[in-house]
Amino acid sequence: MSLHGMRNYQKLLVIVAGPTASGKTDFAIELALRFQTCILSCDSRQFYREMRIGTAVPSDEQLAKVRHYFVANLSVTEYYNAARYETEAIKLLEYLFWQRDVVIACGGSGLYIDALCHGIDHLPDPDPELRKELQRLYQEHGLVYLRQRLQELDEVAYARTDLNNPNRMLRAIEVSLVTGKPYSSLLRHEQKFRPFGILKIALNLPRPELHDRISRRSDQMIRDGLVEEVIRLQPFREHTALNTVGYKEIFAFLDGKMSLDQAIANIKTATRRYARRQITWFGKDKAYHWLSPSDLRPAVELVEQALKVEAI
RNA sequence: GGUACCAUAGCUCAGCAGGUAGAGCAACGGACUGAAAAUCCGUGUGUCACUGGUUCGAUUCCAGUUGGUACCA
Repeated sequence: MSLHGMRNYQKLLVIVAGPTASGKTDFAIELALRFQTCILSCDSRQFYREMRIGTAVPSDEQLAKVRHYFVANLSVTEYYNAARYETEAIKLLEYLFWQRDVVIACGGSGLYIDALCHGIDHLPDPDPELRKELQRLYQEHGLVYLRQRLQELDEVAYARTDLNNPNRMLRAIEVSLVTGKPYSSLLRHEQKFRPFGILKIALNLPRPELHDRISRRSDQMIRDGLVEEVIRLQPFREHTALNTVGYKEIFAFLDGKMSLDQAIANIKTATRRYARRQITWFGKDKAYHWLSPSDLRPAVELVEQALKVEAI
């Protein structure tokens, strides 16, 4: 069996990943209780304390059972990214592993999990003014502008980047302008050293079952007051955090662009597609052990086995 | 019960004056190092309701059957 990144550290980080609505929250809590440890969230939307219903944050009852980190720790007005997460999470883990041998990391944000497991290159944060200005120029002149600009600043990135993807090009342009060096020359893509072993578990279900769970969970969110939550967030809708499945669609409803039923149907569709992208992302990483959310026993065994290897 | 219209992809529908079919959405596959629940790329998945008839050849024309819709009773 493959224990990615595993050496003789006697400390183990257990990743519980998988598509949205696959049952990660309950599964991670059971696992944490079994090993008397805590949970570190890797969910880029559950960070925001004002977004609880639409992001399926663990309930108060669940939060009382197991200590969670990186849940409701930010406001939607705050800027955040995967690099900051890496820095903060690694620092926190240092402290957590001082007291225990196992920590569970649970969430569906692949980029954040990667940042946690092997790091992300250290580059400057975007300058909001510059980003706004580039955004404006893009709106005015379209993709052609971004392509031209990127080609001038970084030919290597120009050759490698998807020239239909404005976000990618914007990012490369931004960094090149801020640093005065081509973006591509700053990327090292190195696997950073981690002083702990990593066991990767991903949950999934047969597609029709996953879709059914997505549908029922979306309906439940509406019953729990998603619309009211989104109304409260209206003043912040321009913030990146609100560019999220479940929120975008309710904004469209509140704007009178569609019926509530239509908005709910759109939420379900967008969630299904999100789940598919997650499955693609995690599927690329061959270190994952794929389990069903009912496979707690096999998961416990995997962890125990990994700990034995660690202890050698 | 009678008359008319309809039946094509998961859904809404186009099309073929006879040469086994295509759009949108959904779905599926993929990319992705600071917006990542974001952003972007790719792929038609089909007993053309059923049974006969005409024809070299029927999803297309004809008849019947079944199901649906509308109107008349």
